Amino acid sequence: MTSAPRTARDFARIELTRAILSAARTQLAAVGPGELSLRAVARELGMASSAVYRYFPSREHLITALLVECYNESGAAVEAAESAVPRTRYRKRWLAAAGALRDWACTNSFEYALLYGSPVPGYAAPQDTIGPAQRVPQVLLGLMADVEEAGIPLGSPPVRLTRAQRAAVAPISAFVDGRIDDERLGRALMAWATLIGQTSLELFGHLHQGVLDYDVHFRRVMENVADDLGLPR
Amino acid sequence: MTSAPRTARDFARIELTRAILSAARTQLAAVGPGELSLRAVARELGMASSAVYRYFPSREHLITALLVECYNESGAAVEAAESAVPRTRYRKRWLAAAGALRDWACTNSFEYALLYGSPVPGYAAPQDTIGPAQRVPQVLLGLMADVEEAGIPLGSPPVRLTRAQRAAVAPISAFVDGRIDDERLGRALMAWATLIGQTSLELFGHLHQGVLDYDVHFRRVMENVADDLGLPR
DNA sequence: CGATGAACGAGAGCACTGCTCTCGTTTCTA
DNA sequence: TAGAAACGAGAGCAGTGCTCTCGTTCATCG
Repeated sequence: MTSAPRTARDFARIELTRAILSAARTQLAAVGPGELSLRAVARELGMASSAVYRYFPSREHLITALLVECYNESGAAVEAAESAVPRTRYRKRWLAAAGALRDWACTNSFEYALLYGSPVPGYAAPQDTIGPAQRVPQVLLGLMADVEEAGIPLGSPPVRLTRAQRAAVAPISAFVDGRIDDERLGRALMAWATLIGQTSLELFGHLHQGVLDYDVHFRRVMENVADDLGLPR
Repeated sequence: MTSAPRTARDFARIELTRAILSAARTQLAAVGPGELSLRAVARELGMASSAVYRYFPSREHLITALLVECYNESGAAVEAAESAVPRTRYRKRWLAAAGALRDWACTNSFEYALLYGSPVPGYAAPQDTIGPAQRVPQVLLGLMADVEEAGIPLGSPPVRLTRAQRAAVAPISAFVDGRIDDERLGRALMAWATLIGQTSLELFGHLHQGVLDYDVHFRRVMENVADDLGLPR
């Protein structure tokens, strides 16, 4: 994080950095990630465009900072919703987490597009984004670990996994320290994919004229996922 | 479609339209949808940038034309892969279709981003894109109709649907003319969401450092979906 | 306290973009 | 064959990301 402001200059710097980020965020609500203009941000703050470069070395870096902010915001929303549910109401925890992500996405659609839409350039995610980016999947993993600990079986009978299939998810398996069986881990990743896929299809307009009530349909799909995960009603 | 070329001018027009589209497509392989430059396309063809506007009234329209082309290309790939499998090998048909979409996405990643990533502007999809866009989901619907006709049960016991849940997917239900039960229809839409979600997570870098072998993991997730759909091995 | 150097803001400028307009030329059609 | 429509090229406008320079302000150290 940033060090404590010792001098007036330091204070002004972190304040202006915040102001730029905030103005960029405001603009992002209106125009979408690709059209975000650094000059427009500078204009809104009444400063020369060149001055912005004292705080963010390029547009890329500004967008990366926005990325981190949005990952944290959506992650916090999901964490809050999930942890508000009693620990053993596993199914409700999943539904709350999934619903929270979609709610955040609906009210921050351009931000969602920034996170889960096409990455802006060729783009290799900088190191500082991967932590915040993992908050949502980590909620799912935590939930699955609890479910595993409770000894709740999966929705459909598990299949015997091949060595290659286990190896494919080895990093995550190691990350959860073996607290989740590889079979259940795979289902959790599928749940994540379904959540993101469903939200993207809806927000990016692919369900237009096909699905009428997005709320109801989303809820229904997530119930289906819950069944597959074996989460008891 | 375009009418038959009657005069030399007509002929040159459709030829140049094709050339522009092709050059744009070539550039799209390198730079991504947001960075696609109309002037660069014109340069590559050795013409003035203003001349391109005789064929596409704006950059938007050019991109829309690319969109249609890519929807058709990926749709054709999925259709071909699926129809190459014997009709009653339902599970294999699903796996072939899903694999074909992912293969196409892997070799045409920017194009995939154009189709399923964040829509470029605020963007309401023009009427001429929705037909081609439906080719992939239509393959899934056709498959599910066959499965339904064969009387194959779903993977997990169906839940009683509410009136609202049925109403939410009414347009699609009407489209398939009632040949697919609403419960199965919902699972099919979930399968679609999982397919797109999984492919997007992989291609947009969200599985980086988490999943090691994308091929194996994708296959495994799609097998899970097949189980949920009740497709026999 | 005062001088040195770093950080800063403003502005001009470069190369690029999408797009418009004009102006000759080519081509079709009546 | 004459008039009209379509065309290609070029200049130009407003906008972009980014760089460089040039005074000014501020912090630090002797």
